[in-house]
Amino acid sequence: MSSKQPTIWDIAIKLNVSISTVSRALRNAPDINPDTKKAILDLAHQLDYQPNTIATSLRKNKTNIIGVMVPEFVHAFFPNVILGIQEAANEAGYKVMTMQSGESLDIEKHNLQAMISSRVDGLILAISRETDDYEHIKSAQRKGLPIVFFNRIVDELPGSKVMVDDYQGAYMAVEHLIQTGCRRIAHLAGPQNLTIGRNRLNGYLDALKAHQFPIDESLIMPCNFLEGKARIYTQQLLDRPDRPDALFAVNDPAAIEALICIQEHQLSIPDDISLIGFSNAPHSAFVTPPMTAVAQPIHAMGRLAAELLMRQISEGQRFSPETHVLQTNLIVRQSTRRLS
Amino acid sequence: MSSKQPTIWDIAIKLNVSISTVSRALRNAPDINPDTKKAILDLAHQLDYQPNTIATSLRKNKTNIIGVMVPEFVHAFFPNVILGIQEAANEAGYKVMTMQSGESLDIEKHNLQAMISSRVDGLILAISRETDDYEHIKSAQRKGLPIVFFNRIVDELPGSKVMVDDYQGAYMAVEHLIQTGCRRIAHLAGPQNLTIGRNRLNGYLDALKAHQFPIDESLIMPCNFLEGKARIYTQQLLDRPDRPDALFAVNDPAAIEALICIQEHQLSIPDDISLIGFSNAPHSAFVTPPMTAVAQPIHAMGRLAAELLMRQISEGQRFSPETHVLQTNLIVRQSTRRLS
DNA sequence: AACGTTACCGGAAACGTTGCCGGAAAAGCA
DNA sequence: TGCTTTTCCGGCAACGTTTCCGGTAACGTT
Repeated sequence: MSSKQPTIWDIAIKLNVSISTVSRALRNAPDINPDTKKAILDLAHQLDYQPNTIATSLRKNKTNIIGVMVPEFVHAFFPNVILGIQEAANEAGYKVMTMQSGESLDIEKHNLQAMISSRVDGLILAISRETDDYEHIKSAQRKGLPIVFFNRIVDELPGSKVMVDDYQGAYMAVEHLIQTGCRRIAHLAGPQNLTIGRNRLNGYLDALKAHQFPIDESLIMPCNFLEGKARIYTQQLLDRPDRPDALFAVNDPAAIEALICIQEHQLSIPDDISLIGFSNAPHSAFVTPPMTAVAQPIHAMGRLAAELLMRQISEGQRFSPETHVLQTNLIVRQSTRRLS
Repeated sequence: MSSKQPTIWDIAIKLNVSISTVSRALRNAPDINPDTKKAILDLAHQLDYQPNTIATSLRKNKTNIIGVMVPEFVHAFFPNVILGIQEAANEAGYKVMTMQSGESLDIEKHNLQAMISSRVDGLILAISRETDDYEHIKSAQRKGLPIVFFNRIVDELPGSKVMVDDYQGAYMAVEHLIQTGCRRIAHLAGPQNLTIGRNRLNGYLDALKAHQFPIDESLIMPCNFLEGKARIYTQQLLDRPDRPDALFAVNDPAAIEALICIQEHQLSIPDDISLIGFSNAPHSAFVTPPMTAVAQPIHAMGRLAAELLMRQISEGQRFSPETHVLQTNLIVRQSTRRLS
């Protein structure tokens, strides 16, 4: 900013009072004459005074900024979570600083440093796909940085966690496939170092077992959130003589890749192959055919994460981490067959 | 943050040098002995020292933060622009603080104040749908806040602008509809106070005129970026005896609403009605049928806006605002008929 | 009339940096 | 040897706030 903004000093000079008095007026403290207070507030308004939050942050050692770091920004899931975060944060007087790791551990480390350097009051974090070393995170926590994890959770890290019941969601999805007559159900799986990947796989496995279906390891494809992998593996599955009659995808991007691949093979959904996704976004409703999916309360996840973090910030040491597991529900659309 | 981070003070004490010296070492300035510099850097690394950017910002009167305010966050367009912004900004050592106006003028004003209070070095702004008074923006500019506008542009505001050639894009879209045999082309229009709305309408009108098509005012529906309006107006259009055989939508959300509405009426796209959108997102490819759309260089818009802003920040008064118009291109998919 | 209360206000330090200015020691030059 | 220059470093003010600690004047109480 080129021209200088007015400060409490300018106001003090003009009104012939001390800066202490101005400060008191501005954050309506006691010990001040209503008249002088009014004069100060009037002048402040007239000068369009905006407090310098940088100075306040330095003095109070609190920025009122919460950091958010997510792996990426292009698919609808994370922006929608951030929406919820921003809502809750803004209501409580916090601002939000967002960064992406780009699914890269190095960038994640670098961004974390930047966040600490910016003295964010706390951090909401979904770790990157390739993060398998947590020292940078632990180190930040040791310094006293409150962190709330969501979506991408690892058990060994302390801190509050917000997740959905991935196991239950996957179980429901696979059970629905079974009930609509599918016999060979493949899984486009996520990374196994993340609970999200493991739990969805386990839900898949247990649903099969519960219905006395054999487990075929070769139907479990390690897509691991890698772009393009789902397409390649779907291709492989479709080319097999014993090709599956259903696909359960670990998330929406994978499901959409599969969908495109299936359509390119001129196969019909759901008649030849049923497809079910774990929904990251409302727009799974708009593909063709509209996709059956496990829906997550995305917006609520964001709000909850922000609320947990802000509680931890204000309660400090008294706060003990909480893990919240939100429920999913199955939205049946037209990429799976009708219940007979 | 509960426990205190190490400061240059701690380092100075331990090494028995002054804070000035530490400061010099840390921002590798001249006038320092290589040995002492190394000792300082080593200790800094060992203590995991992170500079307090708050203090630096206060001292240097520069935050290295650029603010971004957009109307909303849920559709893919703005997140993708922000992606480009963040890329360019991070490369140049800037952090990004994002806010949404929620298409509300009041929130826009409030957020702008918060941005100024946070002393962002500059702002990238897409104004809200209902912003028809620009005093808050002008006032910020008068204070010396560099602002780059994108997507939602108004002529009367000074400052750099990044936009696409809306007129040309709309013209191409409508011409394509004409060439594929459509006779009655309706337009789901945007707000006329924004150039984006006006230019797309004008492109539509001029394309019709150029092909000697009559202008039917009743085919121009003022959806104005309002959620749900496109659906209602499409409904009205479809119920008319002289229903149109093509729809040109001002943006993707409107196009998708129209698409759903058309499908609910059991009409075929593109046989009964052609549909073409102004693309905000790659996922217009995934709807059914894949949508023909005017594509914008979304990512490049973000990068360009950020680069313009950063140039303005560093050049200060010497900088004179630039307006950049990026080209669109028509992506023909299956929501319009084949060229005969 | 002397004292204690209350109501209001100013001074000054502190938050963690940066950057100017000046000074001491070491090095170069005659 | 005596001088100037260079090299390196410390002191200190400043950025805009908040907050503690006192102080003054007016008021009320006996």
